[in-house]
Amino acid sequence: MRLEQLEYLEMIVKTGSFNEASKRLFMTQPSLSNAIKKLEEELKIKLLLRTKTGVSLTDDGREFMSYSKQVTDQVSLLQERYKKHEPRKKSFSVSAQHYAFVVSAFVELLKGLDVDEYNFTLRETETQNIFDDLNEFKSEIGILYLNNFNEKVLQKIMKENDLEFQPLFNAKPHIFVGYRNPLIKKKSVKLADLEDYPYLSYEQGDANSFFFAEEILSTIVHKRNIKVSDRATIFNLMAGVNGYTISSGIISNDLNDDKIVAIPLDVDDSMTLGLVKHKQIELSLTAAEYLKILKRHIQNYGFQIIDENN
Amino acid sequence: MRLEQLEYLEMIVKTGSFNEASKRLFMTQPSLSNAIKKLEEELKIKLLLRTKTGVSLTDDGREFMSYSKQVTDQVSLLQERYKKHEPRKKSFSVSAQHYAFVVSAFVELLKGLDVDEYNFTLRETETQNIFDDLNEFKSEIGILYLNNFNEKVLQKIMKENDLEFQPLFNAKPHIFVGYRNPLIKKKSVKLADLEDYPYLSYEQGDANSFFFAEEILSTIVHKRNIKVSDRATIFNLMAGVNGYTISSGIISNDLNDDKIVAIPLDVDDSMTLGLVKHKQIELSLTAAEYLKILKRHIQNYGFQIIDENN
DNA sequence: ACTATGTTATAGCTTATAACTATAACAAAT
DNA sequence: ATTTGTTATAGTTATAAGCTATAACATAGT
Repeated sequence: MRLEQLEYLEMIVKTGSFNEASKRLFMTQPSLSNAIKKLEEELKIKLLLRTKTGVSLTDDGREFMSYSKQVTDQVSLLQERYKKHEPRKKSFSVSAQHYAFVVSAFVELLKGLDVDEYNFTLRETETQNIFDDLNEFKSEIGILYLNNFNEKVLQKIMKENDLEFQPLFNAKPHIFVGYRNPLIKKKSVKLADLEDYPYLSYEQGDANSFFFAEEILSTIVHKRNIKVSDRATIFNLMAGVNGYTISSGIISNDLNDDKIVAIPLDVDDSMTLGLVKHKQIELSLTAAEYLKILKRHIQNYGFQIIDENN
Repeated sequence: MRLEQLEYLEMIVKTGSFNEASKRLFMTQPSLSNAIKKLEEELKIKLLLRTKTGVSLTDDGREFMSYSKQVTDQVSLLQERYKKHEPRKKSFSVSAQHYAFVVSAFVELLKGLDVDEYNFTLRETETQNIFDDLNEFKSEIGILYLNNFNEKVLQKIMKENDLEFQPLFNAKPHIFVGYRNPLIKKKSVKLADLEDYPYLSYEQGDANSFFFAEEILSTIVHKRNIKVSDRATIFNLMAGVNGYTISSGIISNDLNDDKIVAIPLDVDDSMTLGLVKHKQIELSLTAAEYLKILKRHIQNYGFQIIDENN
């Protein structure tokens, strides 16, 4: 199958005639007939109904057009981008779970930029989307955690997609609660202490993707569950309904007005936060710079960077 | 640009080597080198950084990959569909504004089907999406209204996209209110009568697409506006807040439990409801069947079909 | 230092095939 | 009947994708 064949077909459908289409495509009618014939032979379906007065789409052809249009639309987008030879803007994208250090490092990276035109994207999203973004080359790196429970599944997904995980640091699970929550008096909390409070978690796109749950220990059954998709909302709910969430113990005071408190969770599990990237592709200079900043921010929070070079 | 070149590039990026990629693609390394060279020349950008120990993506290459992936993913979807030569399921799709007769005719069409496998879709959506669905061949026909105000703009859009409008019937605007609304005592209402009630309308995807407003007379300024995206919601709001909406005067009692009342609106404007389709493409048998049913349903509501064959 | 093995690039040839010209076969309108 | 419109087929030509052989260089191991 060639892109030309798809364009030819679309022109024929648009004009309702091989003859007219061939003129508009600046080619001869027999060439066009042949091109479509080849396409039909390859697909083993009849796309067009030829009569002596013109052509019309078959039902198969109608269905094929819906696929074809998707392809040609994407191609024109690409062509559009590269026919004007504009110099490329500096660009960089990260997809990450919701962590304060990811955001603060991103902000510092932006502040240090010396160019006045750029395309930078920070996608705070669900775990599955992180893998999708990497696969589609929409993001260069991803940031997420592995623990004993999700490791096997996520490693398998990464292997299948030529992705690799580079550990950054180990963190002990904490719970986050509003500053008025009775639990803040405790030095650490046990799972049993949490029973009577609503459990706040991030909405996962696909309900059955159990293993993608962003919060550690998410297999534990909670009495009351509240799912949201926005970080600001989760903070509101901590104050509003005395809810709690479980995460890595990293939270930025700047962003949260001192109204959110982290308390160590007393369980026998730890999480490894790290970076996901394409195995064979080296990091861009911008990505390497971001990683450097990220590591410094992590250390500022008092965590020890796992460095493979040592 | 050829699809092969995109696939080659992806394999090279995946393996990090021309040599290894050529093996996996069952071709020789010089051929592969040449294919990529040609691609780079065509795009006038350098995609890959060649060293004596392998290759890596340039920043331009990274950006290109995000476009390329979109294309190749769509292509694999297409290949996937046509490599197994399954017989096609009977399929048909309509995109329409929110009208009861569209739904009831669709239901009748489904009931009359003799096959047990099919793909049928009814997309009740905003005006812009109707055009998009037709353009992408996701729907075969669209149903919407024209009036004096939106006609020029919509006709222009249709012309640009090789679409045509076939009028079905003329309708006078009505308002719809809940059965407890004080206005139901009137035989007809004037715009002034409506001032004190909230105006309910359908959310339009793009806020600035003023001309796509689904309701007739939507240019008039209403004191209180409520926008929703779901028809069930609009019916709830009619009862709950005594709101009203403006439409064609067609509503199915079966679907709405007699709790919604239509009242003629006393204005000097009328709307023409009709069908939008690709100009050059004939309707499938299923679409023609649907159209026949649709016309009968419209007549059952007491409207006169505009038939171009007379 | 030399060899073996890895990398990508270049030159020239072969071959596949897309598009061409000329013509056929048919339909509808004048 | 003739003209003008369809699409399809046969045979030729020209473009270019892929091939083989080889060059140019880098790295690792004797």
